[in-house]
Amino acid sequence: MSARLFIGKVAQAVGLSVQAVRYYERLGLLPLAERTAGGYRAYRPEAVERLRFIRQAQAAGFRLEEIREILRMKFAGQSPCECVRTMLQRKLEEVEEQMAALGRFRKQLRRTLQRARSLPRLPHRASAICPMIESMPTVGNKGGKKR
Amino acid sequence: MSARLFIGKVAQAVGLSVQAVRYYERLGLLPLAERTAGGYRAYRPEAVERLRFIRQAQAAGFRLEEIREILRMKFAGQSPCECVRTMLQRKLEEVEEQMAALGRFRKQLRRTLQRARSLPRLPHRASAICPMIESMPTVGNKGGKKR
DNA sequence: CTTGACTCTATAGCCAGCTATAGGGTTTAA
DNA sequence: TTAAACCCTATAGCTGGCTATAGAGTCAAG
Repeated sequence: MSARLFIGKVAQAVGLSVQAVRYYERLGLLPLAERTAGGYRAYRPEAVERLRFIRQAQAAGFRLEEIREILRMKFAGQSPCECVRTMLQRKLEEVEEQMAALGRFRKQLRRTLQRARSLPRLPHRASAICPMIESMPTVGNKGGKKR
Repeated sequence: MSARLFIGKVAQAVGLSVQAVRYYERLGLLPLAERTAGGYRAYRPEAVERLRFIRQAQAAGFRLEEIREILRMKFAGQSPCECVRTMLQRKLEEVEEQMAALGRFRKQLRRTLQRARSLPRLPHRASAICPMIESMPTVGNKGGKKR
């Protein structure tokens, strides 16, 4: 008994694509499922729980790699909670930073748009390509990547 | 006369890598440079201005494809300003949206962390993997991607 | 003329989280 | 026993903005 589910059912139950489920398995987020004689993955219902957890954690802003770590801890018999708390805290800080950066960027866009009204309309043969953009201060690479 | 610059100098002058400059050329952001007999790109000093403009526009939140459009307009003899204004406006709206989404996410993280203090410390053999995460409402995919 | 710094093209790889495709095999109800 | 619906692996592609590598050629100073 203990009905086994094929991957399609499992995926459907959590709202993922079949490929996504296989992808998670490849990344080590799911334990290797048993297989039928024909090679089909045969999941126990708990797999659905696990996938739901993954979705939750993603929604909480964790990347798949982080989620794998959390799951590994659990699997190793540790309670991941303390660690998760720390991670959530860090995540919160990141969000704060992002918001601050976005806020700065917004301010700049607003000012540029403001100024646009008082700028020369179309100085067609002016040397500038677009004074609106050219008058913006260069912010240090908004994407936050290294350079 | 009218000193020509090789790509290394140009790149250095704007703080880009040589490959990035070539990449921009491939994308159509830079006009094809003249070449020496040996095949080296020989840039006029204006190229530096152009690259600086690209950097500015990037800092303003434009993607390279959008910048190419702006430059194409200029090249076609139109003043891109009106269009740029519209684009900046839209960019501003996008930023507002992103900020709102981040704000919602932050609120959730805070509440989760709050609740964490009143949650069972380490119910080691509990069925849950991590109640902290599991108690979070599933937000509709913060990344904003389709699914 | 040598040497070292520079440049060329073409191609592959990175990040993250998948999706899409090709070319097959399995399951299960009718 | 067929046929639809499902599954398998492996590989390539997507997004955007690059970086890295290989293997070869060029430039300019001494």
